[in-house]
Amino acid sequence: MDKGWGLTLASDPVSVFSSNNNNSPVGSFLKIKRDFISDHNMDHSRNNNMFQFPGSLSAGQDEQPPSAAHEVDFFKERIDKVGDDDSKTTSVIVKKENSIAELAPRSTRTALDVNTGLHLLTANSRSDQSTVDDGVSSDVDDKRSKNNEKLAQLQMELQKMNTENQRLKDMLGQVTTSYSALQMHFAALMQQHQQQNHGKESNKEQQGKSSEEKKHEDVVVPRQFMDLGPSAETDELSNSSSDERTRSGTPQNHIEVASPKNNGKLPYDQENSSFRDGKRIGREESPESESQAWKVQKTDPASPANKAIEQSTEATMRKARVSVRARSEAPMITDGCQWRKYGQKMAKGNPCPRAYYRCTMAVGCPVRKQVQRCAEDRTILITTYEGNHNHPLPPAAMAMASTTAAAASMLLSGSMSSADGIMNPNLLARAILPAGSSNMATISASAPFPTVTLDLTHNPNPLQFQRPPPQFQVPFPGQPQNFSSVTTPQLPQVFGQALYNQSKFSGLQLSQEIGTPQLGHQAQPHLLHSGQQPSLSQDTLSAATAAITADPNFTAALAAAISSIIGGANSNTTNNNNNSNATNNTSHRN
DNA sequence: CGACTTTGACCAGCGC
DNA sequence: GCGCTGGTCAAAGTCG
Repeated sequence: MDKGWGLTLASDPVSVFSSNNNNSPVGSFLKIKRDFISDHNMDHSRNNNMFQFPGSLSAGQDEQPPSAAHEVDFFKERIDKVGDDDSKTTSVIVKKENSIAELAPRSTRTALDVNTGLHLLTANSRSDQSTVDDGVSSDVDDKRSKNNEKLAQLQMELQKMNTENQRLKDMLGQVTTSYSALQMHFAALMQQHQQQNHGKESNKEQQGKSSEEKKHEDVVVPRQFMDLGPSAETDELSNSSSDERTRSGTPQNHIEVASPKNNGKLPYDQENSSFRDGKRIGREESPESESQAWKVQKTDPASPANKAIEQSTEATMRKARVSVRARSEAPMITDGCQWRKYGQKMAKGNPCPRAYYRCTMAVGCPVRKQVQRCAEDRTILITTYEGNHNHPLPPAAMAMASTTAAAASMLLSGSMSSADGIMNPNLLARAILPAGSSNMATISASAPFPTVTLDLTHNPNPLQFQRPPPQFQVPFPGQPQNFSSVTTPQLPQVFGQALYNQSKFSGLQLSQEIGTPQLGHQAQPHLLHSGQQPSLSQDTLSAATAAITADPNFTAALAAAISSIIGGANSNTTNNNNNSNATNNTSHRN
């Protein structure tokens, strides 16, 4: 029964989404899910004799609309099958019940079918019982026990399917949420794009443009569409085969969109001008761990443009870093991802060793992090994230990623703007963290890598840190948390909402300021929630502040979450900076 | 037995 | 060129 729900839910959104946007990653995700479900059913039918499903779930005898039909047909046909089998030997009543079920209004079919199925078996046993009453042989007993077995198995399967359905429902909920977020983001981007074009055209008319600005604009336009490509957010939702989508889709978009506009010049310019340490980049590209994902993406491996994009993206992703300082007795922050330690070094000026971790959730994921205790105060754990996930994330990490998307884009816009000399980078600090805590975030541009440091050791309520948690946990749905009883259900929402509102702002900034073909491959997806006007909701900010001050664990979790995402956006920031450097250098050379 | 950690070796960048 | 340092590799060890 519940499996039917899963099927229904999984199939309907597909059609809806697909009709809205054939290229929607969500749509493809759902397709994948549907396939998965189908496969899953097939497995059931293969493995369980009790479930000899019809060849196709949708190939019912009576053609029914997708909605709820699967559920009904699913069992009806199965029951029919059982009924047919049984009817060959015994029951007439069974057929009668089936026919009743078929005649029943569609709206009441669900319950009817299920009950019918169960009655079907009871009817059999009842009829058997009547024969037993007549004093018939052990054959009948065998039959009855067989039927009982069948019934028990059926019930077990029902239970299984209940569980499965619940899981699918959850998955669908996530997909739906992300889809609407994507839609909103898309709308916002389109709107922004139009406004931007309009503004720039008027600017052109008024004062004309430098060639550099024109270049900038050239890139901005395609980038917005790249935002719509396969996103990490949707990838994160899809736990299956989304890597392939990401690899095959986004880089192509980059090429297709960027190359014509720049006549293939931009990638070369970037390659030649934006990397002061080209040697290092070359090294970074070669290791299999980082380049695998990108290698697969190549449509034309020999293309220098592809290579350039590849290199630049990788390099910049590796350069940008987000550092989180938080008090913790735990050796590492639990941020929803899987990490594998690949090294440990004694760093200069710190008696505590620095541990190097690599994301192991996907082969070739470039994300790495360093964990080190503060030399001055060893209760402070410094976690530095670097790179961008190129794979789906588990629900916990996914929720974290989506809810911290705003922070990422905040970093992006703030840093980027500061690079452009337009906006004070402190805006980022103010934006990432709720009101009154802007002193917690700092951006370091002087470091070898652009680094954002979130200092969460200055907790608004430091006393609460006297009982540090055994290990930081990022509180998200799908990851049971031991939060304070009052705020537990609300926290993720508050958190997400606050960042959501912030992201509205940052997403638009993003579209305005940056022009990088590479952008949008991975961190863009995090900008899902950008939707409407760039205004921060004071209420949600206050709510987030309240939530954070209410629970220090949440503060730490926030730090971990933000840093995980910022790693990606920060990469884009660097990307952007590099691009602007590339533009500048190009203009200098020219 | 596979996944993960440890740890010494290696490499690259940088300053002198 | 040399040494220092940060970062990574990979073989060996450990664990479940």
